[in-house]
Amino acid sequence: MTPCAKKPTHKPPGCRTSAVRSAMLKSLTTNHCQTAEQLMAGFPKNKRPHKTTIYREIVCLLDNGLIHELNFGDGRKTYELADNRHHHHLICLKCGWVHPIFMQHDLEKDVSKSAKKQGFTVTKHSLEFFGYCQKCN
Amino acid sequence: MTPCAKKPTHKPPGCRTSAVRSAMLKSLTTNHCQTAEQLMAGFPKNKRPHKTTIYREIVCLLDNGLIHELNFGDGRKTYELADNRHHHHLICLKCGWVHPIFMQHDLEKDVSKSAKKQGFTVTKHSLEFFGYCQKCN
DNA sequence: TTGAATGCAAACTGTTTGCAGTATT
DNA sequence: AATACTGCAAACAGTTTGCATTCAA
Repeated sequence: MTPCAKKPTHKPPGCRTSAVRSAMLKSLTTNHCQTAEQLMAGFPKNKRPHKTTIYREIVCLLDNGLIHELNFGDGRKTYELADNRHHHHLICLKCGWVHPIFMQHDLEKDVSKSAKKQGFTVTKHSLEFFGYCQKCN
Repeated sequence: MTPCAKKPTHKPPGCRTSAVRSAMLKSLTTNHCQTAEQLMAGFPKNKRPHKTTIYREIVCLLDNGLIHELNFGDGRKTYELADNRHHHHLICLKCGWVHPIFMQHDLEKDVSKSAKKQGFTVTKHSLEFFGYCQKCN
């Protein structure tokens, strides 16, 4: 990982090869979207890091732009790898399964125009679909 | 308000004319979307109810289907009057201003079809637009 | 008079901060 | 050796629960 551009004597925060950090990123590669709790549970019991570390790593990864924070309406924050491909999600209301979906649309363009008339500038949007996954159906 | 169908000796929870309840509903009529904190702040200081009461009323109003819970990605839960007209929101990232918008689209229909192929049943969706309002622009 | 509504204290969950010890560069 | 990383304890914010009191019907 090379999120930092500067080159001081020592690597700045967020740039070392730390076991927890690598494991979290790897975990997010496997499971697209995870909460802090899920990220923690991803570690084997005997080498599970402290929750403080998990939270701190999340902040660090967010700061370095490696992950994004999402929120699916029930209040729990979830995290996914930063990915420049714009996408949305299918979210299971029962088990919390999350799946990215890609679709073409001009939603933002349409709304931006009318919003602008009210003096509102649209900078981004979120579009999430809720329902029940294959297992929970 | 008549959310209850039964007719016991006494009115069941959520059906009495309580000062706090009425005031909260009235407040939501004026300000479309509010958090628990905002609902509390809506009361004049000298007759502000206890936070416990606010939270309990929110649960009660949700149970009786009088309000809906929303979540705008920053973790804070907001509430709006239940309204059967499907709509979305413009949300100011700076001051938290929220404004409902109505638009025609077939988003759900399109996605439902492809999701169904993966065994996922879409039951609802959320679509929110973020940016900066007139004041914060 | 009954039971819903309210206030207060305390518990609880998720998250953050301070500080000291450990590990990477 | 310098300092990022980690763990632990404690603080913190938002929310919920238990219990006693007040109020609407």
